[in-house]
Amino acid sequence: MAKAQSADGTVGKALDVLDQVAAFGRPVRFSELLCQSRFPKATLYRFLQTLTNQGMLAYDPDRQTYAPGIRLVRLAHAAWQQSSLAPVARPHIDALSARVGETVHLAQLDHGQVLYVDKRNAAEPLEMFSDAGRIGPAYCTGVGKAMLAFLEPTSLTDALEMQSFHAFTARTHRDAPSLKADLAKIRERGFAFDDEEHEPGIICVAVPVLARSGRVMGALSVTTSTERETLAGLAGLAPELQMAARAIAEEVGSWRFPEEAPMRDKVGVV
Amino acid sequence: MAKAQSADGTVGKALDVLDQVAAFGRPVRFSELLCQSRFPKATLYRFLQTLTNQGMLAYDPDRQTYAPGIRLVRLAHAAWQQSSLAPVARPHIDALSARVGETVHLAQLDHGQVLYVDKRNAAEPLEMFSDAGRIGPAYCTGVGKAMLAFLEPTSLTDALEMQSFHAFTARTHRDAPSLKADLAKIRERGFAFDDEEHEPGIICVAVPVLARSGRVMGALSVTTSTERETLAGLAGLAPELQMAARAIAEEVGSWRFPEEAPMRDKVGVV
DNA sequence: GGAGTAAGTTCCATTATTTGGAACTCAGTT
DNA sequence: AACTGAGTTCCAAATAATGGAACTTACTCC
Repeated sequence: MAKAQSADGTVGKALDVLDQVAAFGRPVRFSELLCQSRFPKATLYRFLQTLTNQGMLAYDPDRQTYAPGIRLVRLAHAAWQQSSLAPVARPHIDALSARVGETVHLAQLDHGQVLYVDKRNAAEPLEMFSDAGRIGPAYCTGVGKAMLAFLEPTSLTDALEMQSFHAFTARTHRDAPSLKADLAKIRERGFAFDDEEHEPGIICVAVPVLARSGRVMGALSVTTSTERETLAGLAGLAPELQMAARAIAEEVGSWRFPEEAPMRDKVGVV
Repeated sequence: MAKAQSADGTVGKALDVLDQVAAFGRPVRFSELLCQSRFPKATLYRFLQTLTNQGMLAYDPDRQTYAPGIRLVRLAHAAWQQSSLAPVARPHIDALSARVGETVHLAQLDHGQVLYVDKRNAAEPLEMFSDAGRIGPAYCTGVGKAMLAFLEPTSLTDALEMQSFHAFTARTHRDAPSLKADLAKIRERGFAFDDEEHEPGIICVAVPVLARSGRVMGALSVTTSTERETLAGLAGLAPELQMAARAIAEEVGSWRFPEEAPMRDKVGVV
């Protein structure tokens, strides 16, 4: 179970291929995948066939390219809805964003990376999939550090191993010790800053959303720019963020799905 | 290749299980899945393990339930971005929605059902995964009928077999012949209406987005209520919708991804 | 225009994986 | 303390995945 990836049988291998296609960020040809792939031609070919058949990939016959398929969008809808966090958090995020007049993010930790699951911008209308599902680094974002700071030691060790410590700006943490020192401070004060560590001019304050058990469920942040605010100013928003996080955690904890929904989700189907 | 589903090997079976979990619409227990499943206990168990391991499912140890996993959200992000249609269409949808002051939908056809991939509401802020990824019936929605009307005969036959003809309202088509007559009219006039066929009081006008080859890529619609508009009024918007659809198709046709993006999509990763 | 090359596809005996009945564990009952 | 049912593990038999090599297009370059 060492390195997580590609352990489980055929299904795991197929999903690796799916990831590989998704990682390209553009429709990709068979041969491009092949030369990157640990599978021989015939095997890779069969996986692509299967995944395409299943709608997990879409094949463009004109351009002979593969891209992630539409079935994923349908499945992600279900994932988003059923994740106890995102739907419950939404009204709180709306309220928070309206009150502070800045962009609010909700993120979760996935494979040591930050995955944004919702976003609200007070001014501009917001985007759909172009934003939810976006991933970012954990070691240099407010939400990322807020979550890392409250992991139990084992998970933290795992997560730290997955950080790349790319120096986005002059203030980005360059190694684990530097990050760990920051995490200790975050744990103490209860909230995290992003002091232009990911993008110059962009600062943010973030708090973890913690289950009653202490488990990290996600993180909330308010983002702004150095032109509009200072870190000290953002710190003033921390109590409000913490209240929202607690309210969300509370609601998630006591939340139950309407029992026995008899599969009438797929509306007009077979 | 007869019934599409569950044909291909182990991977297909695993994805069936994934679908089954997603279809529940709420976190679900092992035993609930088991009694619905065509797989024996041990087999189903192993699939759930594998999928959970892979992040395609999330297991809640407290409640002992499975739900679609967060990895799907990440993958769907890639799917949405790379689908040539949705990202290209977005500015057109924005413009259209602003001009007509009503809700605009963009949908694609998936397994005979309508899958909404984007939405813009002139007034309210829009929703994220809670909306994109939603599915609906094809035989009684504007976008659905607009797409069905322009399928080639074989695909249409396939798609018609997948319609359930549930009578949502008094005006819903109850069978294939009735729907086919409507489709013929739609093909002739070039756009479709939804005349309270899905929900009472809700009407819409829709046009297909057709590739140069004639292939159906998706559909665009403007939705409103009988209180605000009439079908005749909506018909007046058809030319505008058609222009937008043509513009989108044009752009998709000539669209190329920035070549050779060297995998630096996954930002701070291993 | 015909030989050469590279990409994509199919074949099939070998090999490794999946399969599922049955036995086991562990809580919560009676 | 015995019972029940959900969840988990085991292992020999059955099945599906594997990948080297041969084949088919579709271009390209003499």
